[in-house]
Amino acid sequence: MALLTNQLIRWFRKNKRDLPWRENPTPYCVWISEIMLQQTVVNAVIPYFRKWMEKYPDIAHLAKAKEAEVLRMWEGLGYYARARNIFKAAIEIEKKFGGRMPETWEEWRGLPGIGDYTASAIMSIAFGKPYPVLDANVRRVGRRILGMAAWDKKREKELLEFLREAMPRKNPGAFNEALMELGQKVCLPDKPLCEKCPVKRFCIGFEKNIQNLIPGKADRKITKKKTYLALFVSRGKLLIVKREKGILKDLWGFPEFQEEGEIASFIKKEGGRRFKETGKLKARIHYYTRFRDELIPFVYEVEKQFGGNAGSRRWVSFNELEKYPLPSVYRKILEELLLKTCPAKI
DNA sequence: AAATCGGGGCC
DNA sequence: GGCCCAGATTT
Repeated sequence: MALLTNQLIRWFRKNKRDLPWRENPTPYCVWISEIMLQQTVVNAVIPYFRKWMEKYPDIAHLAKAKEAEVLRMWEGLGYYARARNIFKAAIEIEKKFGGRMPETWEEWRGLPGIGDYTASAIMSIAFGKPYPVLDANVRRVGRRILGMAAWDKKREKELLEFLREAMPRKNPGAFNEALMELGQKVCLPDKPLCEKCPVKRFCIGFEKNIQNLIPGKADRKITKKKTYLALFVSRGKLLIVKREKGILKDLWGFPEFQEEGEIASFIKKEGGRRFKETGKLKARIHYYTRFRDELIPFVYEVEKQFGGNAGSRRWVSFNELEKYPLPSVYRKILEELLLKTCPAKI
């Protein structure tokens, strides 16, 4: 085994954290944890992973669940397509594989929500097969070790080849996890702790003192916008609408408007008779990707529960709202409304 | 190849 | 307040 690999594995054994998905790394557990960890920091994932495993300890439990319930379990983690894809994949595993977990890279790669990274992570960590992973950590660590200030497809292939060769046949999963953990704890994006690094003597970036130039800063512009939310209340019930497409597909929310003035005409158009605006809740700044969206909620008491109870539109009581998956910023707005209207319930 | 994810931790 | 993250999918 190459010295670099040796040092890295040794460091990992000494420094690895106790994480819930490391207790029992079955294909199912590794799969769920890897999806949760996509673009999400470890500490945010831990409680969700624990709750998930209590509710869905295996694929059979998951496949029998309802999508709304799965989304509700995911509420607060973001990137909800991940939850929809896990659920779709679970159904597919039940149908196509007869409930048996896939055992090859290609089988995993073919499931919804699983790309190259996740397929390789599952194969190496849960099955001990030599597939290198390339996530943001490994990319940064690898580029620094190889001194790759520039980055393109060709260099990506070179890095993967390097990783394939450095990977120990005996424990490829530990090698992958070690690189990721090194990236999180030592080889930081900003001001890496090179003096603590177990592989600094193999690192071209450190040798040339260019480690701070990698990966370089991302430039992104923030686009600002405003969204007006209407919380229509009528006889203890609130109007919620279901998103039919887009990233929030199958999640629920409040009617949204580009202008405040659109709200009253909406009520009239829908056949709502008498109504009054009864309060403004705190505006919320909601960041996502390159947007800064100011959400401005208004509360309207309406006499009639207009619009009926169509599939994508429902009047529900505050208790029932527990069962509906909402983006977490909406949940916070709801909590504020609840606090204002019926503090006794809290 | 580039944009798009409607979260949240952490500095 | 901005950056970044155990990426995948769509355009």
